[in-house]
Amino acid sequence: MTRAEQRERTRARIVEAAVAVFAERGFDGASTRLIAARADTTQGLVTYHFPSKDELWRAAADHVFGILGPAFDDVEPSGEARRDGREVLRGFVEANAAHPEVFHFIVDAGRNDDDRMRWLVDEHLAPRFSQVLDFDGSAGVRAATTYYAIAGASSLIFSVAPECRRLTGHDPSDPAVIDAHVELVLRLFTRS
Amino acid sequence: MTRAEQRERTRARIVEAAVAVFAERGFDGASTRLIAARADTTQGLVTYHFPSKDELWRAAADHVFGILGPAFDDVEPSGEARRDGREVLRGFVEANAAHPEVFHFIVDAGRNDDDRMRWLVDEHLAPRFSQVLDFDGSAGVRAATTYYAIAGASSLIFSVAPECRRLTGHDPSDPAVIDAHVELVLRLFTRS
DNA sequence: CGATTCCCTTGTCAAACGACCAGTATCGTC
DNA sequence: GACGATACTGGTCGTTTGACAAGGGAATCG
Repeated sequence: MTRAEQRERTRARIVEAAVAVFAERGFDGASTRLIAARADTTQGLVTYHFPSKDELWRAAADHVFGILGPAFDDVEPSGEARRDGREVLRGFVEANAAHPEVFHFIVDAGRNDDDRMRWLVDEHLAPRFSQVLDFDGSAGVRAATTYYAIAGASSLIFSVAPECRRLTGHDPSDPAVIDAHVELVLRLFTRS
Repeated sequence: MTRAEQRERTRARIVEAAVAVFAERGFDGASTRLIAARADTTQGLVTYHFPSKDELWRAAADHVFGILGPAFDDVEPSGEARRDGREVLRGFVEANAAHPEVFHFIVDAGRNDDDRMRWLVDEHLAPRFSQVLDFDGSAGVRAATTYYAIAGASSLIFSVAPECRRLTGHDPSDPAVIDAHVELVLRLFTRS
């Protein structure tokens, strides 16, 4: 195995472990040693590839948004669907079901006015949100409220899966539950 | 000031600080020293009144659910409003706007299958959720998905207020934004 | 083929953590 | 008014944290 291959493979393993642990425990609760253990390496190697915990967090955020990005891109709060709004919305909900980590990154970073929040907004959220804004650049209140209503309604159930199982007896990873939630969100946010 | 008064006053100050810090930083990120500083006391006093961090967290959770409880109680996902469903839903959204901490407690605890999640479900969530279940006790998938759709759509924008401000330019604590979100949620979840 | 780069391991550092405890001063009780 | 209970202070304990540094050993290059 070549040098570059080895490097990329190891970094990818660490980033994937970081995504999982950051989503489970939040930034402060995720120790670099736990991430290393999850990636089957040592803590020293983590700080070798990612000199600081913040840098590792940003790499993890890049990774999850890279996965969910395509589904996120074409959500259309304004109502006039660019293409088939129903299909786009369905894809968005299903992507949230498959990758609930994104929601955790957004909620964890978004609640504090710090560098991580600003970085996440500027780097990942703003570019995509700006697509759904009016052309004059002024984001109407309606666009904002609709955006967060869609995001919250689509993601929450998958992001608190353990709680949902205990509270309702249903498993959000069950395809039947996913389908039901997709249909509900579609019914809510599309003029039937 | 009497002994009991002093005790209750101090405990209340600590609990309120704990609610704020737990909501901001999550369980792991909230240090007892920061909570103490926020409550204008010392760390020793915190561990005197609350022997363990878990116990303090539970006291903080009791406090926030005590505040939001009444509004939470009568949300009616099933559709047939027990009383005026629109007014109940409006109160629920406004309560979330006034106390976004509740959502953070739910999301932080609900994502892991640990003791805190189980305690929160059994102590606060299940009693209230059971009110909205069918009488035979079997929670339909529809009830579960509707419950989480309402909770997510109602709360997210207020829980990531700093992010919303930077992303959309609108402040979720602005009464106009709150009103707009209330109207949106009402339009979504009530058969107009 | 020798020299060098660099991925990785191991061990260590100060700082911060939750928990604990002895001591103090004030309130309540008899 | 003396004595016991208790809210509170200050300091310390072992552990865990993120960051760092020295060394090894295999891939890369001249």
